[in-house]
Amino acid sequence: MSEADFTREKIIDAALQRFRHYGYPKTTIAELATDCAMSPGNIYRFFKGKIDIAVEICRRETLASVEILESVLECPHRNSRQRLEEVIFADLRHTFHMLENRPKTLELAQIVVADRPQFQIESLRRERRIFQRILHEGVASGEFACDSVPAATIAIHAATTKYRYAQLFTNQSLDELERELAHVLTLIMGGLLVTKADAWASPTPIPPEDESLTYRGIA
Amino acid sequence: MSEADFTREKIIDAALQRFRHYGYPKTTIAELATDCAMSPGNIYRFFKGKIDIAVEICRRETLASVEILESVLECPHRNSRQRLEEVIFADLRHTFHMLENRPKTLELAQIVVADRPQFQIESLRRERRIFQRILHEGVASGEFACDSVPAATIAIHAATTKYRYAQLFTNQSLDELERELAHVLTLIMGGLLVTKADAWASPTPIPPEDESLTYRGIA
DNA sequence: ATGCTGAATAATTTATTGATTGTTCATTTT
DNA sequence: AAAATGAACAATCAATAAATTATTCAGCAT
Repeated sequence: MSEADFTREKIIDAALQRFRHYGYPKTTIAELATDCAMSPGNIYRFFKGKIDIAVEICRRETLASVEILESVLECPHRNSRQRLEEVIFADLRHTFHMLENRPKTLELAQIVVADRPQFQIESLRRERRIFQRILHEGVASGEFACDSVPAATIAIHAATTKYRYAQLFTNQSLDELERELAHVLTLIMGGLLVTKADAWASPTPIPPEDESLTYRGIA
Repeated sequence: MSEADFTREKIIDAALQRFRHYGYPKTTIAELATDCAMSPGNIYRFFKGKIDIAVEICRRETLASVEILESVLECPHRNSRQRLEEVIFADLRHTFHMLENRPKTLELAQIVVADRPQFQIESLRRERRIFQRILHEGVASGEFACDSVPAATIAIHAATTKYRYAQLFTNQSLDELERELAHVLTLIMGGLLVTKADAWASPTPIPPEDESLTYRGIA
């Protein structure tokens, strides 16, 4: 890592701490500069503006989220249905805990999205790509059947909208949301599985939360 | 209608006009009083406070919305599936047009919900009741199959969350949203219909917008 | 009594000012 | 030359004052 890269990291790290504790608006460039033992002006050799620091932090956050979901994929599973369901459950839990334990992260994301609408679009696209991969596998293995994998991906993603940042829509508990999501997934699976009987035969298990993977120390 | 009721209506009517044109915050009780040729104080004999006028207007708005959806039910339809799909499409279109043509209505609803969270819960419940009625019919006629009608109702309602006040989530066009919703409904129907083949056999028709029913003069 | 008024008051909103902050860039340091 | 500075400037925010508004209620009219 070059000297410049190292300095950049130092700035990001300082911003991360401050944004978390005090929030984006209450953090000043002068403070970040002090934290990094440099002048305010020098920050601008590494970032075009204050908002760009936030963008970079959020970008990393979403990449980390995608990685968490991908790590769920790597676990041994019986079939594509399970993969899909567990990824969606993981998504619900991850965003739920995020909002519960790190409200500043949401604030930051909202500030970034307000200025860079494209950011949200790309984050959602990255998430959908995971869904799409599972669907492809499921179709290839003959477990799923659908006209068009991209269309089905979009449909599943849309139908589970409520379970991303659920607290923005409702004040249901995580438990309630999980039970509800299980029903939604059962419905969806009916439209996806080759044999309809399967949808009811192997009822959606609500997988136990795997604390080793994700939220250790956050709560 | 009693004299008092008539006066109450006059106030609501004046508020309706003003809220639409200038919005809730920019409308003063004094203005409403002038519109109704009465003193500000007299308004308070009919409403406990300014917010209560807004609540009443929103309550009527949601009742009207429910009636629109119910009128869709009264049209001749081939089956329960069609009923359900057309109601959900009507919902999407109704809320979409609302946000497009009457942004102040959304503002008003948000103000009301901020003060009376219960209001939203009850509005959603009323909407779900329509879904539930269709599901009951479908199950009775042997067209639908599901463990629990209430659970399936909640699941369908949740899966179509994105299509109520869609502009709050995305800036997709109504056309795009309708195409997407069609896919979502196909998926859902797979989980609902007795014969899975049916889900693909009779593809979801995107019903033509029935302008005679709903939006005349709003656009 | 009952219905209503309108001035008084408390609460909220808006306008204003001053202070703070983001950003730039001529200058200095390395 | 490259890296960094910090004073200067414009944009934004916070605090306060001024104005407006929601709400009440003692009293007037019917």
